[in-house]
Amino acid sequence: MQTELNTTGSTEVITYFVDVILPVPIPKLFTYRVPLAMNDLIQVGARVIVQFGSKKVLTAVVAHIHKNPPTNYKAKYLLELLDEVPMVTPQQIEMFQWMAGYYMCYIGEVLNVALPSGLKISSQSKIQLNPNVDLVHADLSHNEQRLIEALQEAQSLSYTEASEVLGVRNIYQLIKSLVAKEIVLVFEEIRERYQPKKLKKIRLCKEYIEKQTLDTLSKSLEKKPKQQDVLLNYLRHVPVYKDWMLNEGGLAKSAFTKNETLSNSALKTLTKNGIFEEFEIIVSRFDEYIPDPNVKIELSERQQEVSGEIMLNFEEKDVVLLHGVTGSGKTEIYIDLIQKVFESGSQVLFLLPEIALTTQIVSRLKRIFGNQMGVYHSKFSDNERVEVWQGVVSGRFNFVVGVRSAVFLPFDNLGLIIVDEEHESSYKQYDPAPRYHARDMTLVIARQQHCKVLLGSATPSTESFYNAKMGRYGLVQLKERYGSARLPDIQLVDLTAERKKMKKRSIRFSSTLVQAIKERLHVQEQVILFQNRRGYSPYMSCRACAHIPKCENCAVSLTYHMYSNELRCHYCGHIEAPPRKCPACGSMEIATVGYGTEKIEDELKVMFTQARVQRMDLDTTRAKNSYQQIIQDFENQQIEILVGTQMLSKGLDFDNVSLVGIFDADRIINFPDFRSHERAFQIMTQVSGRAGRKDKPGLVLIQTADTQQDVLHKIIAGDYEGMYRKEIEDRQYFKYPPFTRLIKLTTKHIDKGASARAAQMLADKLTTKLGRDRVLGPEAPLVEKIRNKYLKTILIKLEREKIDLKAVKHFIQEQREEVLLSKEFKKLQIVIDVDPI
DNA sequence: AGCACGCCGACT
DNA sequence: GTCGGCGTGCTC
Repeated sequence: MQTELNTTGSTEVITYFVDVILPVPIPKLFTYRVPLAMNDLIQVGARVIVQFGSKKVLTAVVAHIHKNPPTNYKAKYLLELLDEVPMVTPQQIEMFQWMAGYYMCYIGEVLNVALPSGLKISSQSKIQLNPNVDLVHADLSHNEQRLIEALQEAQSLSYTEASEVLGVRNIYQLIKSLVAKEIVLVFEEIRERYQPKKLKKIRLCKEYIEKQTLDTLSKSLEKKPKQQDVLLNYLRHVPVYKDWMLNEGGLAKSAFTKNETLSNSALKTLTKNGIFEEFEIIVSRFDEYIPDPNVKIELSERQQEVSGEIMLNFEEKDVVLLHGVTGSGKTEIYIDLIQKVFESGSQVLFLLPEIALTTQIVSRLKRIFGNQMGVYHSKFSDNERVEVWQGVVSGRFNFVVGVRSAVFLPFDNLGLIIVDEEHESSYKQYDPAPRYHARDMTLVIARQQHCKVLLGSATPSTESFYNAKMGRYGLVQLKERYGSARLPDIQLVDLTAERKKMKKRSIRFSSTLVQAIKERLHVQEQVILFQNRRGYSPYMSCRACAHIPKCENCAVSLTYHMYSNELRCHYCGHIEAPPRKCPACGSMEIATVGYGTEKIEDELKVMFTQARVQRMDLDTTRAKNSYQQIIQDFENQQIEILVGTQMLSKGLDFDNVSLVGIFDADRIINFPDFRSHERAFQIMTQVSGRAGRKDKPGLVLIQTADTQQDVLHKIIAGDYEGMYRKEIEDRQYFKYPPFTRLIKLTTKHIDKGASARAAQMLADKLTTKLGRDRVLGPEAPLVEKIRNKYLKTILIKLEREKIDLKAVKHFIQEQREEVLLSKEFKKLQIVIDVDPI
């Protein structure tokens, strides 16, 4: 914003106001007054610090700058301007607004999720004891006494901490009274979260950098061998003799402290005597990485063709769906396209699902793009995320590989967005709001920035494939595997038949599977076993009375985890010890029922004592590098059998895997949800794709109790389009996406009846205007109670045509507000999920 | 979401 | 009377 000139040419003092987005769930912007000193510096997208309410201090983002003073209140001043170069682009602000509207949430919630927390500063009210106060003569209540004791222990406490310590809900009165007595002081603690990484360095003080003075210095140290050592070592690394300018950059201090032959105390003395000086520089958290010029991407003829086809499609369509079977070499095509766009000077965003990102593909891209590429991922620390964000602003990173949340990065010149595994449900955020779908957001961003989007998948979502079929997206297909690799041979193993033959009630390891594993181990090939359920067994059950231990907060059975000997709730994280006798009838016979990855692993170890078995699921990959480690061990063939959940299916290429076993296909297929067949096809096809790379044909064994299942035969035949046709028929008949849009409303309340009544009331209100056909429910979800709250869901189905979506959303929001305001439902929550998965 | 204010019942 | 609980309304 420039200082404006009036007609006479003299500068006029203009007062500006800004509307800012605050990271709070309030449906509006707030207007602040710009201090004159900031007039020339304030810009849309800059972060500012403002006081909000009587004491809170928050980071906000400038959305508009104008000259209209508010009419019915007095605007507060901005306290501080954090960015001279805005951290948020004007286009992003537009995008935030769009998102809040589409996903029916507040813009503050969008901001909250968009910015890495390191870019948000906020204050917290804290209390501490007044040091100049005489406690002995104070007249104190019991709770006041307790709070003071707590403060003597802890120095300072936040309000919430204080209320937790005392177990008192309403802490404000108590604090207020103590403040009045001047025993306690309230202060605001501001947390600046982002810390640049600093490197301690040393260099010679200026007086010594000339050859002459350096010689004198060297001589004077002759009697002090340790110090001379340090000096000589420094000069070896930094040849000041040759070029005194080199001294400026100095040498990392750690070079001395790590080297055991050099004396640290000698360096200290030299520093004390003013010969060396210490200084700090801010360094990047990301290693310098020079691209390896020897890494060339060689496209096969077919891949080149496909790459060309995609480019051709982009001439007419903004979005292209690349449907390429697993192992068809989509990655090379991506890299080729990225290089082309990258060289043209535009930015590129490459999205991958969460779990795929930590692996092979990133290191491969690194070898090609080096440190021009940023990586944005949830396992990175917040500081690292801030640096990627800043890197995008500064132009350091014109290419970012990232997960879902990377769609929030401040790009302003995107040329291409690639969404790999576009069908992946992890692109949809569930909690907290905004409940956005990153793949869908890329389409919005593309429209804004006039860039192209490439969606890639071996098993596209029905929605995307439909869009391609209807001509909205370009469609490019790649049906052969890369090189000599062949599609795996997929076979069904009939569990029902085997059960009858073996006269057993249930079977997990069919003899066919066991035999196949044996054979592979014998020829030193590797095996992957897929069980989409972690833990040891999904529940425990009393043999005498059939009692099942349930979570005390949620309406689900507790999963038994053997390695930690715990019963765990997978919904709220509650943990308890497994009972030794039945809490209902006292029987000592409590059995684990059903299989999770842990139990599979366990049984494998018993069956194949020679084999090295490793499990890969959420529980074994929590640490930052554990995932990487397991993959590496498997690649290096230090593991023969890898058992795991869905995690196994993404973005991994192994050369020596010749057998994949799939447990519990029936559970995946029969999951009560309209997407279950599509999902079953996707998961099993993806997992099957792990078998038989390079020139080894792979075998996939799917164990099922129902060998007649249509989906299974589509999987065997690799008939994606067959699956799609059946699916799209069903979707049309039952009015599901892509023929309709869905909005899911969930009521949550500690009281079961209240939740149900609120849901009913909401459904009734919605039905009045939307009609019976468009409002489904209320219904109890699969898990009726989570974290002590009872849930009911309502599903709204809106046809795609002739519906004013904005108006309908507005109406829904209104009805929601009305229900929330009614006296009956005090602590009710109503969660809105647009395009639920 | 916080946080303040104000009303009301339950105790010293 | 006042302490603590809770409902209501505002935040530029």
